[in-house]
Amino acid sequence: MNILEKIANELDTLSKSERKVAEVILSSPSTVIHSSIAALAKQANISEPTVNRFCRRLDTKGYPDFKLHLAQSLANGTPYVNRHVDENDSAEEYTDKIFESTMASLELARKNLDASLINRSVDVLTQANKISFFGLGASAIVAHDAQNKFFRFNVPVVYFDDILMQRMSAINSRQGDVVIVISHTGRTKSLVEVASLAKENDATVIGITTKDTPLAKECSIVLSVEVAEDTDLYMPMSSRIAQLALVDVLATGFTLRRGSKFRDNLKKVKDSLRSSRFERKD
Amino acid sequence: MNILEKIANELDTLSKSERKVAEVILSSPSTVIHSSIAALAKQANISEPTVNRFCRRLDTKGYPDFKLHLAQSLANGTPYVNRHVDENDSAEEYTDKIFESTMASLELARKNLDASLINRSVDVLTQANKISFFGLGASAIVAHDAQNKFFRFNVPVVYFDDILMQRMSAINSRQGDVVIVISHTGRTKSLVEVASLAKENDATVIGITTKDTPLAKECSIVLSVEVAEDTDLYMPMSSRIAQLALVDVLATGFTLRRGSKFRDNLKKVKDSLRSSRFERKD
DNA sequence: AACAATTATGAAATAAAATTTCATTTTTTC
DNA sequence: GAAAAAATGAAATTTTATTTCATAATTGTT
Repeated sequence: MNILEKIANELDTLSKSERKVAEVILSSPSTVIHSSIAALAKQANISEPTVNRFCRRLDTKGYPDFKLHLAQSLANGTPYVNRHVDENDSAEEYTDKIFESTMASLELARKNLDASLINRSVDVLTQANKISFFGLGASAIVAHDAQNKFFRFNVPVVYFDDILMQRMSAINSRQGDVVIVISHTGRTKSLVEVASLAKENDATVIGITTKDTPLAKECSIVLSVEVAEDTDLYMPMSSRIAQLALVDVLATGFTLRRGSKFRDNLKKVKDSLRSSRFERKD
Repeated sequence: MNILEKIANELDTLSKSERKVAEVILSSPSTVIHSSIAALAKQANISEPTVNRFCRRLDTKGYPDFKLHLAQSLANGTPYVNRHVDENDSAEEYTDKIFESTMASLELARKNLDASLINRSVDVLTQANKISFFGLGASAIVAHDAQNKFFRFNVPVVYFDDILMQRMSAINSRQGDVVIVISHTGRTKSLVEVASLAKENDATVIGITTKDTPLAKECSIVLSVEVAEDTDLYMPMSSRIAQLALVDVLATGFTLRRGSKFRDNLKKVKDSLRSSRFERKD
């Protein structure tokens, strides 16, 4: 956790003198990482032991260790922590903010992914007779992308972003089929029904969604993609990017599992696209 | 600059003993930030002054200062430097690698984006009579996503992932129309032709592609998305994620430019989706 | 309000860590 | 292969951080 936030949070747990230290640090953290304990004590008008006690209260080993933590927090720029787009942002500002929050989502999603579930999903996928990807709205793009990827593997794969087609396809599914339902909210009624139908018809249902949601309940395997709440109006659905990365992971796992012969084949597909392109001159 | 890279770069400028220090540091940097100069010296089987000299050679003030730099480099992940998926990777390993390289691509793309071009693109988009997004293969997903986003803004927007439809649409374009062509390679013949047709018919052509490519040459504005070469067979096309983030940026810029009344409207669209969802219980 | 108990604080002492100095060793150059 | 240059580490010094302990401030109790 970012130590600057931690200082800000614990500000009221601190004693009067310690708070002085905290204030000096918060007001110019980048100066502090180049100050000795004596310099900081003087700046805050308190004694050196107080600085030391302050550091320990923040669960660091001492002053040098505290500086290390501080340096790390500063290295991250500030990014992560919700940097929402503001009405008066310049192009440069909102560009940076969007890229940063997208990266933050990926980081969060990665931390919360369960590798063993990925493994099980890959197991199931490699043994599937047919793979279907279903999503609506923003998640339709993810399903579309997934189809694109798995299509190259030369396995029967379909994707639908239409409720009726999804239903029909779900009803016709059978044992050995894998249905992957994608929804950020996990609360889209029609998709929950589709998942339920697929399940009733003995398909294995994998959900790329948020855990503990109606949709998650219908799934055999839930690959939960944690993303910070997008309370912000301007905030783009970064959940979909985390979902796409997850699809990449599944596709990669699939390729690895299928072994080297299979991968040669994949290379051929790649090469076959060459003729549709202009040559490179380098 | 990242001090770990710097150490790696200057490895051959260093003396024999200093190189020993460098090797110990590179092999487990995270241990070093918690070691004293004495501990590190012992680990590398050299004396403390040597460590000190090593630090100064890297343009730091001394050992503590060096540790600060090191801590900052570590805070930024370490990931970056090409971590390709390997045949024998566990699910956890390839998951981490994919997420990390995706984030690295985003970081790289962000650094290379030109905010003034974003600004001009947003200018053009806000004044467009009609917006078309064209992409093929993996880039079709990006075009699809873009349509989804801009559709909510209640502007005339279409997307095609079919060559014929793209051609027809391009031929029918006129002054005031904006065509956004998306291609990672910038060398897909049919898309270059489509861009050229659109241009001939007075549409403004914005390219989300790599600069200095045949496609880039046909565009009025090139939003170049730099991504590390994906030399790796397993490497997923992280370019498309950078492209998606860029679409987010354009959409955000669009929203901001259109002013507050417009944003109220956007919120209504969001709310209108509510009835199609299961209620939250929290 | 007066007192005891608790907590906070800093001066001084101590300990730890980093740096400098300088003599010795190793390497390079001619 | 000798002289010069560079590299290295032992020991001394300096700087920095931490601990100890006495004092001061605060809090709670009657």
